[in-house]
This record gives sequence, structure tokens and C-alpha cells, in this order.
Amino acid sequence: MKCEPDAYTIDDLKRDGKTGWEGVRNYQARNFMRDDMQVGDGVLFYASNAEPSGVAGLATISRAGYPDPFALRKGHDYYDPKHTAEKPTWYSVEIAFVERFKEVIPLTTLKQVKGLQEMMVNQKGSRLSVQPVTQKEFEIVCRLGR
DNA sequence: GCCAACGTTGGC
DNA sequence: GCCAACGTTGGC
Repeated sequence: MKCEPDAYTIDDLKRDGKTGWEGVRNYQARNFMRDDMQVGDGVLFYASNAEPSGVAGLATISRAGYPDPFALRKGHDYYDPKHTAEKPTWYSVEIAFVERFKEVIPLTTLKQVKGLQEMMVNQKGSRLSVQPVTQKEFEIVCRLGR
């Protein structure tokens, strides 16, 4: 799951313990959150537009997909008139802090590591803010982080 | 700040 | 349903 440091960091998550992942407004990312992410699933916390961009730590899903409450808030940046309580368009998950890596694993490193060639974040033009990661990729990144 | 790669919007 | 215009993302 990607986030720009201006918005939220792994240190913020460490302080907060948990946070709702609201404001995702892309259908593909929405589908992952609504349909695929289960409580207990591992999360790679990725800092985008950062210095350097890369994986900053680990989190876990603490609440599976639920309608994004911010989409109902008139006037809010995340408001969307086509989203209603009865027919939600957008979904959130809640994530909980697990671990902060001592050092961010830069994207440039991820690209060089054997076994991560296929990882979505390493593909050209991969802008999706919520991306699937295989068990193997997850384990490799954990090992790098430690 | 640049710009490639995408996603969305809306006229037709 | 096509596609040009526009907006956003995010690495560099």
C-alpha cells in the first residue's frame, strides 16, 4: 500500500497503532480492498514520492473492506455524490502497525533483487496505490528489511 | 520541475 | 462506443 510521506508515514502508523485507509479512488485498488484483503494479511507499507521511495515497514489488515465513510461527507475532498450508504462505491480497510524497517528499502534496490522482477511495483507505469504481493515477494522484502 | 503512463470525462 | 482532452501519479 502506497502513501506519500506528506500524507502519512510508517512513523505516523507506529504512533497511531491503527489507521483507516480512506480516500482511495481507483476502481482496481478499490476491488483489492473490497474483495481480497482479509484480516491478518500482511501489508508492505510503501512511501511514494519520497527520498528515497520504497518500502518503509510492515503492517497488517486489522479490518477487512468496509464502505469508505469519507465518501459520504459533503464538502470533504473524499466526497463522492455517487457513493451512498445503501450503494457504496468506495471502500476502505483498516491497517495496524507491525514493524518499521531500520532503513527504507528503495525501489532501486527492489528492482535489483532476484525474485522480485515480477512484483507489480517494479513494472513500468505501475501507479496503482494498492497492489497485490505474492507470499514469496513478501518474504523476500521482509528479509531485506531486517 | 519534467514528463511518461494511465484513468476519467464528456462531446459526438 | 470512440476518442480527444484533461487530470493525476510518481519516478527521476
